[in-house]
Amino acid sequence: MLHTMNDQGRESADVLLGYQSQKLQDLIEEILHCCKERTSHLSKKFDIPEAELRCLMLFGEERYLTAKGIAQKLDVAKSRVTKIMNGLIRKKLVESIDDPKDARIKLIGLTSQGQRRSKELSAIMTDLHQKLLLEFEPEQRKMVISCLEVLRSSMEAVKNQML
Amino acid sequence: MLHTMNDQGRESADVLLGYQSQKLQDLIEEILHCCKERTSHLSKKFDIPEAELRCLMLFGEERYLTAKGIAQKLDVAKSRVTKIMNGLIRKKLVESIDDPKDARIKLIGLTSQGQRRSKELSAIMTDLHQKLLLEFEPEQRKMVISCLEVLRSSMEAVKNQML
DNA sequence: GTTTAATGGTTCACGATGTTTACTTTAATA
DNA sequence: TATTAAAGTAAACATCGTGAACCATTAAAC
Repeated sequence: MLHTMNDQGRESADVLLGYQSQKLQDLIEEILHCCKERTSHLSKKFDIPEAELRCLMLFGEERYLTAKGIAQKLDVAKSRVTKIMNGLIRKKLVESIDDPKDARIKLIGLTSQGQRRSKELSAIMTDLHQKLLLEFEPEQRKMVISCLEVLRSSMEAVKNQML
Repeated sequence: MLHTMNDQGRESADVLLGYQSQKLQDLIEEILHCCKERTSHLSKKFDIPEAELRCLMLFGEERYLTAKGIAQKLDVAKSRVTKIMNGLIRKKLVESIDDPKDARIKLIGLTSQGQRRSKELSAIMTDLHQKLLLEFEPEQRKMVISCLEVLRSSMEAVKNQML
């Protein structure tokens, strides 16, 4: 025999790792695809572009946001935010007032119609994720979440390690 | 006391579910964001648009693909594929020949340069996912994968249930 | 066997997402 | 006060994507 037990063990571990990483890659891709479909479905259902929907959901707690703050939360350039806001203002879902303390700043807030939309949207989202959780047994739910937590941290770690 | 024990139990279970579903939503969003960053990083590194990279990675096993097949795999309209192919052909990463059996069909294959790129890319991807797995203990890896498997099926289930 | 689908691709017009650069206005600071 | 920094906007550009009209070619129906 050419291989010692150790070599064989290491080799089969490598094969396993390769198999698992392929599986992981496929799974992540499928999950990504599913999320994309969900987003585009909601966008059509509400007849509002995805970026504007994403923006609507930022007003969870805070009454007012600034363009800069929105840009940071959405992780886009601030010029992009201007255009998104134009869309939302045209649809009367959002309105902007001048900051009384600083004339450079515009405070952006939901209109009452915007609030309705926003609540509607977040209700759908939490409902959706609850249904997702209910597909698991109660004991499994904690596990799923901790799994994803580790996965997320690992992804961050690997990302930083990549640069 | 207003509530019986059962009511209290049910209520606290609901609270837990609400908390968990919020957590799940956040986690998925963060993971999504991480993946998006990764994709855009690779696109810049290779100096190839994301859609073209995605296309390059389709040539895993098969020697030739058709525009229609690519459209299905990428889940885009076929007119989109034409444009992606134009980009890849201009970069000499791909070339198309006429199907000898059916003059309507163009067979699309990687050039040798395209093969290099494609292999390079998939090497990076598997390396990345292996690193991801290595962040877990060996016993945990199976668990992560099965977790994601259930998650994916659940997402499909919930999606279908939504329409 | 000619007419009639259906199929595979391309093109064009459009809209959405996003970046970069340059430019205003206003605020802070040296 | 003159300069610099910050917030927002506007214009030019690139990418991603769809839908409809269109051309060839092949397959099906009569």
